[in-house]
Amino acid sequence: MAAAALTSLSTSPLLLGAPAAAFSPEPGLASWQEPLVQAPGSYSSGSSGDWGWDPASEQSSPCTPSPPLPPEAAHFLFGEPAPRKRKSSVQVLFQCLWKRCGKVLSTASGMQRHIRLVHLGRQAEPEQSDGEEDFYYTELDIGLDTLTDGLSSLTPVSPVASTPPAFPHLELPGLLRPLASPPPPVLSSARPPQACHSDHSYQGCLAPPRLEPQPGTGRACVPALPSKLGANLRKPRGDAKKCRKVYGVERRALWCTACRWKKACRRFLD
DNA sequence: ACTGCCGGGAC
DNA sequence: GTCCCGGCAGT
Repeated sequence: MAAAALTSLSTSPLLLGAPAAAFSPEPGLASWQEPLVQAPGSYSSGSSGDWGWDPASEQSSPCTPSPPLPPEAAHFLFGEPAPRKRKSSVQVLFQCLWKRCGKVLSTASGMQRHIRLVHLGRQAEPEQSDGEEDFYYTELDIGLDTLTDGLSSLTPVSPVASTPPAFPHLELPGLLRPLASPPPPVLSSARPPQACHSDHSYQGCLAPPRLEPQPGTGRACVPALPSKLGANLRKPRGDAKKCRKVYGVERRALWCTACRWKKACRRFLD
């Protein structure tokens, strides 16, 4: 289905008609990506050593090539899976999702060539392409679409206005692949670095690195639940005010000894 | 970010 | 035993 969408996209005269020349990136469009990029080390709270998981081996994780997607991409992916009927005032751009690239071109073929040459290190031979480039760029609508996106939920009669304005940020691998559905089972040596998060959301990228990709399914990143059984042994936090709350950090001398020692408060029991 | 407190180290 | 703190988990 997504392949059909891709096919119809790539054969669209709108996309093939324009020359594959390199356009200079829109100055205002390259800025959205930076806040989305995870700062390195922002998740390094020491939990990475759990289960012997080595962050360095993450690079071999099969879910790695999913670059962080902008909200526009999620909107494109989830809201309207089929090729969208274009308004005349809307210009379609293609943005490279490679980390810290963000290059914007006006044609899909140009973007594919950019990704092949710059990121995948291949020669510009579209005939030999396996389509992997499709996973590294997304389609952007600029113009009235962008300007009215925030208001779309206010138009009750719009047939496509039922798109959720804020889709949950599910980073299910394979679902966030722009413009195509099955991810490439075998990836080249070049891949976008650090596309997976390692926070507590257990969104699949924490699967053990030895998990092999399942050929054909593209769903190698099965969400792996943590096996921290001791976590539910922790008793729920009581709602009584403790010494810290009552006296404040400034008057720490008034705390009970347990609170001073960061133990369970014995003055204000639950 | 703040809070409660477990687990564990230093003495 | 006392004292302290790293770090986790809940809010």
